[in-house]
Amino acid sequence: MDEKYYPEKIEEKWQKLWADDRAFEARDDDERPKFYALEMLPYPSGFLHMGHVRNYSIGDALAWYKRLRGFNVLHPIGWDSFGQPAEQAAIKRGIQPRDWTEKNIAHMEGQMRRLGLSYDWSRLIAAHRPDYYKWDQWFFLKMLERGLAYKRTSAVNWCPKEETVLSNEQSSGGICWRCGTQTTKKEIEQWYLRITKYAEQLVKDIDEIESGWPEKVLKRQRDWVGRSEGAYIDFKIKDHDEKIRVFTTRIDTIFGATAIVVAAEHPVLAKVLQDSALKDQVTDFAAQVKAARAIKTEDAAADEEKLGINTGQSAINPFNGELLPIWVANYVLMDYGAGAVMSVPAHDERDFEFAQKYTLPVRQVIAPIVHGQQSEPADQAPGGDQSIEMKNAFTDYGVLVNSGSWSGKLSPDALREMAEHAAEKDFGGPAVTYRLRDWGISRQRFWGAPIPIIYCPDCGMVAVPEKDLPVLLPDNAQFTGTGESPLKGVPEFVNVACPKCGKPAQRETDTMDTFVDSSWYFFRYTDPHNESMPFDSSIATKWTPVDQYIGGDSHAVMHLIYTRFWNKVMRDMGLVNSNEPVKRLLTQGMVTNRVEGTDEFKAMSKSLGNGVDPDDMIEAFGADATRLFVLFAAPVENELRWSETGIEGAVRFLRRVWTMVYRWRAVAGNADVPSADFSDAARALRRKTHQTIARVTVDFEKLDLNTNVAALMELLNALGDFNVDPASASASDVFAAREAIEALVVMLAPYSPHVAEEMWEGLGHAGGLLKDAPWPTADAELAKKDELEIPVQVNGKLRSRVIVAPDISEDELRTIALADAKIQSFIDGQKIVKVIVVPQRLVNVVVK
RNA sequence: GCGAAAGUGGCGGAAUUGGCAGACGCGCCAGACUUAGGAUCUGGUACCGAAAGGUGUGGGGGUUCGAGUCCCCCCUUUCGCACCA
Repeated sequence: MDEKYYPEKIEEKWQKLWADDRAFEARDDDERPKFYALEMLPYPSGFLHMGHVRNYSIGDALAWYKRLRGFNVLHPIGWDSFGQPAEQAAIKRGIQPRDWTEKNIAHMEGQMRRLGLSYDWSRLIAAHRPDYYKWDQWFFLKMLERGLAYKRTSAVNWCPKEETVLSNEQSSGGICWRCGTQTTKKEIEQWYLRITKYAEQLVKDIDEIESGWPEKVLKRQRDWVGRSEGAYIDFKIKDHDEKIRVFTTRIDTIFGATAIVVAAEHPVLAKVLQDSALKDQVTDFAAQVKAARAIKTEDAAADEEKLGINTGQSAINPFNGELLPIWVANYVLMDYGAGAVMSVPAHDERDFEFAQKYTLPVRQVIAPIVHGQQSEPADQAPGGDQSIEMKNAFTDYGVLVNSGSWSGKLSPDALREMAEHAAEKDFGGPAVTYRLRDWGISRQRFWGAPIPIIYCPDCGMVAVPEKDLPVLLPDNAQFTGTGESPLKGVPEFVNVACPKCGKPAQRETDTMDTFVDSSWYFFRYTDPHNESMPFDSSIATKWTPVDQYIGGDSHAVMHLIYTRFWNKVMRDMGLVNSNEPVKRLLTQGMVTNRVEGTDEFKAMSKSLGNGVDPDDMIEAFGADATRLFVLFAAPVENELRWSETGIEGAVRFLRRVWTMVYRWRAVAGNADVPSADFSDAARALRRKTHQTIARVTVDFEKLDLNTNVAALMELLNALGDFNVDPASASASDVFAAREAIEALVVMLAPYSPHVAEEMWEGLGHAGGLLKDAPWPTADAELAKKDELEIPVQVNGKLRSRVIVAPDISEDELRTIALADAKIQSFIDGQKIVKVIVVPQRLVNVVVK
C-alpha cells in the first residue's frame, strides 16, 4: 500500500489477481446457501454506456455483499448478441454480422473487466453462438411437439413499393420509414408460440412474486395479459340461422342494449348481407374501415371519430325478445372478445358517443345508489322504457331498473345471476377474455436463430430432427436491405434433403425473435457447457429462481412476460420446479445528463451529444470512484443525473479513507480485546462502528445503496473525529480504531472493490482475498447509546432538550423534563393539561 | 381522455414509518497551509431576524398532544394505458 491513492495502479493489479485466482467462479457443489444475482444481459452494441455501468454496479455490489455474508453466489454475464443492429451494420458497411458482433463483444468485455465487475467469466454465454442457439431450436421443437408452437397467416405491415415486411416502428404513422410510401397490411405466414395458453397463470402467479417486484411492473404485466371477467351472449339474427356472439363485462345492462355493433372484419357480415339491398354500401364501409385501420398508428385510434353503418338486419335480445339493429362500426375490434358488442349507450361511454352521433335510443337501466337507497332514474317514470335525455353515460354499478324481473337487483348480483341464466337457457354464459395475443416469433431476418423446419413437397412441413441441431447460420449471406430474409439467397442453406423421405426440400428461412434468446438465458448460466441438454435440470433447480434480477424498466412487459411464460413451459416439461423465474426484481432508473445549452436532463445518447464514456471516467477517476458515485448519487430506482463534481466527491472520499487506513496500518495489528477500559472517545467510535454495521446490513437487504454509502462516509467522519495519534495510542484506542477501519474497508468492498482489496492487504491481510473475509458483526450492546438527548416540546413546539440515561423510567423522564428551566419559562403560570412521554423519544407538555 | 406515482434547502437526496425536518454528498462562504490553487485541511451553510424568537416539506382545509408522513379538495410534474366492450 502506497502512501497515496493511485486508482489506475491498484485497479489493474487486483483485476489481474482476481482473474488469475478465478476468484468469482461459482461452484455447483458448494454447500452454502446459494444466491443468484443477475443483471439483464446486454446487447453488444459496441460500447458500454452509463446505464450499463449503473446496472452492473448495483448487481456487483449485491453479489459482493452476499459473498461476504457467506453465500455461494452465482453472478454471471453474457451477450444478447442476435438482433437488428448487427444486420444494419452489415448492410451499411458490407461486413458480416458475426464479425461486427464478435468485435463489439471483445471491446465491451474489456470495458467490463476495467470496471472490475465480479462476474463468473467461466459461464459467459452469447446468443449468436451455435452452442447457445442450438437450444433455442431445441426448445422450439419441444414446443412444436407440445402444440405450443404453430404457424398461421396474419397481418403484418407491408410496404408495397419495396415489397417488404416492416415492424410497427418502421411503419410508424402508416408511412414506410425508408421510401415514404403508405404502408398496408399483408397476410403472411408466421410462427407463433401459444403464450395465451398460460394467460391465466401469468395473472394468477403474480401472487407469488408480488412482494419482490415493483408494483408498477406487476401492474403492466396484469394489464398486458388483460384478464377480463364477463359473459358471452348469443343474439339470434332475425330471418337467418346465424347468431352473433357478443362479449360483455356488463350483462346487467343488457335491457339497455339498443343495437348490436360488429367489427368490419366480422365473418357474419358476408352471411347476413347476401340478399340485402344494402350489401354494397356496407361492404364498402367495412373496406374503408379496414383500410383506415391499416395506416393508423395505434395511439391515434382512441381519438378517431366513431363511424358506423346500419346493416338493415336485426338481432334478438334473448333477455326480452327485443329486436336490435345490427350496425358495423370502426370502434369495434375483431381481435378482442367476440368481435361484436351489444351497444348500451346509457351505460358505456363509447356506445353513448356512437348513439349521439347516429341518434340511437338511450335507455337507462342502471340507477345510482344514493345513501344506500335506490333513486329513480332522472326524467323517467318508474318502469318506463322510453328513450331519455342523458348528458353522459352512467358507467358505475348501481341498481337495475327497466329490466323486467331483474329490476331491483344490484349490479354485482345481476352480473352473476344473469350470466348463469344465459348458461341455463343455453344462449351464453360466464366467460373470461384476455388481451394477451400469441407471441409471433418469425422474423424475415438473418441475424437470429434459424427456425428448425424443413418444407418437403411430399411430406409437407417437417421438423428438423434433434440430432441434426443446430441448424447453423451460414457465413456468406448477402445483405441487400430489401427486407426479404437474406437466408433465402443462400442456396446451400435453403436446399436440403427432407429428413423423412430424403428428397430435395427447402428450409424455413425465417429466424426467431431475439426475445426467445433472452427468455431462458439465465438457466443456461447454471450449466453453460452442457452439450446434451440446454441445462441439467438438477443443477438449474439448485440455482434458480433468480434471487435478484436487475435491469431497466423498458423490459417491464415484453422480456419479463416472455421469460415468465418460458419458465412455466419448462416447468411443464419437467426441467425446473418453480412457477416463477425471478423472486425479486429491481428496475433501476435511467442515467441522464444535461443537454448542452439547455437546462434539461435527458437520457444519455449519441444524437443529443450528452453521453459520457465510462472509459473516460475510469481513466480520470478510476473504476472504484465511478462505481461509488453511480450508487451514491441517487436511489437505485430514481433517475440519476450525471455530475462531474459529484464523481470528484467520490474520489475525495476514497482518498480520505485511504489516508486514514494508511495512518493506522502499522499499529493496527493487534486483534485482542484490550483489558484496559475504553476512553469515552473510543466508546463513541465503537458505537458508531456497530451502528454503521447494523445500518449497512439492513440497507443492503432493501438495496438502499445511496444511504448505505452515506453511512460509510459517516463512519469515516467519526474516525476523523477520533483524534488520536496512532504512534502514541493506547491499546484500547488502537483496538477501537482497528475495528472501525476494518469494518469500513470490508463494507466498502461492494462499492469500490479494488481500493478495498488494496487497503485490506495494507492492513496486514496479505495472502488472502478480501472476498473471503467475514462480514463484520454488529454488537447491539456496543451500538447502544449511553445517554440520550430527549427533545422536550411545549404544545408540540421544540423548546428544550434534556440529557438522560437510556433506561430512565417514564416518570423520571417526565420529572426531569418539567424541571428544565427553559421548559419552566415556557409553561410560566399556564395550566399543564397533560404530559406526553414517549420513552426514548420525546416529551411533550400540553398547557393551556 | 383514463389510471398510477411523486412534489422536502441553490442541487442530488435523508428522516427509525405519526415523535428533534434537512443525515450524507455536491455547490457556495470564510479561514489555514501555500509563489500559486480548479490540491489539501478546518469551520459555516433552510429562510427571516442584531438577538430573543418566528417561519418552513407544492397550495388550502381536517384528524392528532404532535403531521414531510394519515384523510379530503386543488395545482404541478413524471410515468403507464389508449376505443379491450
